[in-house]
Amino acid sequence: MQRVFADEIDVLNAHLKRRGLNRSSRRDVVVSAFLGSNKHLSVDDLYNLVRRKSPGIGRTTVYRTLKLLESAGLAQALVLQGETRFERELNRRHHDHFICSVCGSIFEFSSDEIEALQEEEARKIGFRIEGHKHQVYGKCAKCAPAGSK
Amino acid sequence: MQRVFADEIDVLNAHLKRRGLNRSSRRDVVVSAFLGSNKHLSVDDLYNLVRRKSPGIGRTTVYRTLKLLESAGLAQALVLQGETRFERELNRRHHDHFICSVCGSIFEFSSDEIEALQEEEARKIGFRIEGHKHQVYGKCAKCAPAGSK
DNA sequence: GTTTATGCAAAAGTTTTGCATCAAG
DNA sequence: CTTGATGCAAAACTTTTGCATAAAC
Repeated sequence: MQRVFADEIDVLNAHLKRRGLNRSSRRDVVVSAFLGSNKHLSVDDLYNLVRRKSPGIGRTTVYRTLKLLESAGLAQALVLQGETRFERELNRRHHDHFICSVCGSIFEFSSDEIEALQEEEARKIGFRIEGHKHQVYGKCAKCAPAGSK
Repeated sequence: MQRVFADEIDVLNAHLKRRGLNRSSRRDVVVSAFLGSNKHLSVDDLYNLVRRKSPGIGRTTVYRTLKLLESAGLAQALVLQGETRFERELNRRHHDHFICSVCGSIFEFSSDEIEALQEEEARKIGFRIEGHKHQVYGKCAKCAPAGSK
C-alpha cells in the first residue's frame, strides 16, 4: 500500500492486530482505493473503483472492509439525501457538510465557534459529546438562481 | 381530529386540496397519532401506536401517510443511529439533537448563534441554506460514568 | 359514479450472513 | 495446519409498488 497513508495504515494494522485479524491483498486494494479517494463514496462507488484494480472482488468484501475501516476510526458513514456514503475520518479536522439539493455537490466547512457553542449546549444538560453529524441542505452557488433571494 | 392541532390540520387540508386528495378515517388516525406524540417515532413505533386505535390499518398506510406529512411540511425524517425516525416539523423552532449512544435518549437543543455562524459559512461560498440536520452523539448525563473525563 | 385510499402480496433496494473454499501466518 | 478472508447465494430488512377492493366526495 502507498506510503502516503502511513498514519492510516499504522492505525489499521494496530486495529487488526488487536482483534487478531489479518491483512490480505484484496482488503489492501479496498483500503487503498478508499483512502486514495477524498470523495464521499457510496458503497457502489467504491465497489466500482476497486473492480478496476481487481475485478474479482465482491461487493461483500467492500461492505466488510468499510465496516472494518469504520471500527478502526478510519471511515465515517453519512446518510446524504437518503444514500449512505463514507468519508475518511482519521486526522481530519472535524468538519460539516453543505449538500446541494440540485446537483448533489458536497462542500465541507468547519467552525471552531460552532463546535464551542455545541459544547456549551452539551454542558448545560451534562451530555458528553463523542461526535456529531451536521448536514446543511440548500443550493450551491452554481445552482441557486442568481439574484433570487 | 383533535382541535389541538388546528394549525397542522389546516396545513394538511390545504395540502390535500391543492393536490386533489381526500381525507379518510384511517389517514386521520395516523395523522392524529403522529401529531399527538412529541417523540421521534420510527415507522414501527407509529404503526404500533396506530394499531392500538385501529387494528386494521396496514404498514403501507403508515408509510404513505408519513410521506404525505413530509410533503406537507408537517413531518421531518431523521436518520438516527441507522434508523429512520420522524418528528413534527410545523411551527417548531429549528432545533438539533443530542443522541445518547448508550440508552438512545434524544435531547433537543437550539442555538441562534450556531444558526448565525452557519449562515456566515454558507455566505462565504455562496450557498443558500434551506435546512439542516445536526446530530450530536455521545453519552447523556445518566449514562456517562460519573467523574470520568 | 368517479376518483382516491387501502391492504395485501410481491417487488425492489440495501446490507448481512451461512457456508464452502481460498489465502495468510 | 489453523484461523481468518472471500465470493456466492440466500436471508433479512426496509421501503415501494401493482392490483383488486373499499371508501370518499
